[in-house]
Amino acid sequence: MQNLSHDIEKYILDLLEGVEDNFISLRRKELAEMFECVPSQINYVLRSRFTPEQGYLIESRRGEHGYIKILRITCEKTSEKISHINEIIGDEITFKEARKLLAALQSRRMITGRERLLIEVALKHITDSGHDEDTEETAYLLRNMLGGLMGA
Amino acid sequence: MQNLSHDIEKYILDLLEGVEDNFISLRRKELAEMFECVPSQINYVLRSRFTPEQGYLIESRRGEHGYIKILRITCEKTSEKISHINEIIGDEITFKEARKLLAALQSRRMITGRERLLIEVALKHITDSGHDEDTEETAYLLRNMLGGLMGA
DNA sequence: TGCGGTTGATTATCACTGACCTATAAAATA
DNA sequence: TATTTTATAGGTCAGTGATAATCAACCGCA
Repeated sequence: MQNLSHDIEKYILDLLEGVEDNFISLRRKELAEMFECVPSQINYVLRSRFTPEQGYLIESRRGEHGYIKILRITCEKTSEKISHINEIIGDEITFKEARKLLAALQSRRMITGRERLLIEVALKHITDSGHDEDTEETAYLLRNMLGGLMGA
Repeated sequence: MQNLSHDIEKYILDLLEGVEDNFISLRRKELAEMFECVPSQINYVLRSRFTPEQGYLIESRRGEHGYIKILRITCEKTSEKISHINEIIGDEITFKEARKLLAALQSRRMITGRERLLIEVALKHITDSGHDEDTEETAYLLRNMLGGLMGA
């Protein structure tokens, strides 16, 4: 027995394992009742463990028939790929180096041309907004974006 | 079984699927009778699910021979897509609004789940890095990213 | 002793309803 | 024919109940 948040995370992960479409719908209230906790605890778990950076998207509706939908973007376990990429990126990376990496990833079919474009636009935004190139922030964002894609 | 609004939405969507011209005409009263609800329920569904932001335009006429016409916007040319999206985004957009737009774009098959995730991570990066939410910068980056995609 | 975890009061949003409002066309009337 | 009346359609808005989100305060362990 770890803790409540961990158990809820595990439960959601198990649910996601068992479906085809890479998404599940659930009721916040019901889940809270199941774990005998306040509903806001569910939000905490989602906020801390099912972020876009971790490869998940959350959709929800309030009111009658409200729900929370959790989408997993990638399913394959590729922790090796991730750590490999993170190793390459490191704590700092220039825009130029980043572009090289992205080109390599595309040629290996790990990302599409469109995805590469999106990442480059985002990285360029950072580079353009600061006076000097912020290689740390670039590395941070790149890790987050690629990590989300590969499924941390 | 979801809920009434969802069923009505589904029905309208099905109707739209089955026509050539990307629009349908219907009677509010008849539809309300079909679903055994008050007529204003139809307005609610249209207002909440068939907005321009979601790619639809509504025309209507009151009085005898009244009708409601639902038009699905399809942007053939890339320049149309881009200007349409730019119009929706405008000069400022909140992270929340952006997420809604991205969900709508994905449901219209204009972006993939992975692409949506990448954009959300990038937008989240902006939101997180400032003290206050910078709706102008969010709009700027979002226009750049989506504009790039539509052109690709 | 700082940070993740936990809690519950408050706030925001969604689905739905119904009373009242506005617009239109056809029929009635002058 | 021109005007008024009537029937019939859709529009608006605020209220209610059911959810979910947020936020700030507290807890507890390494």
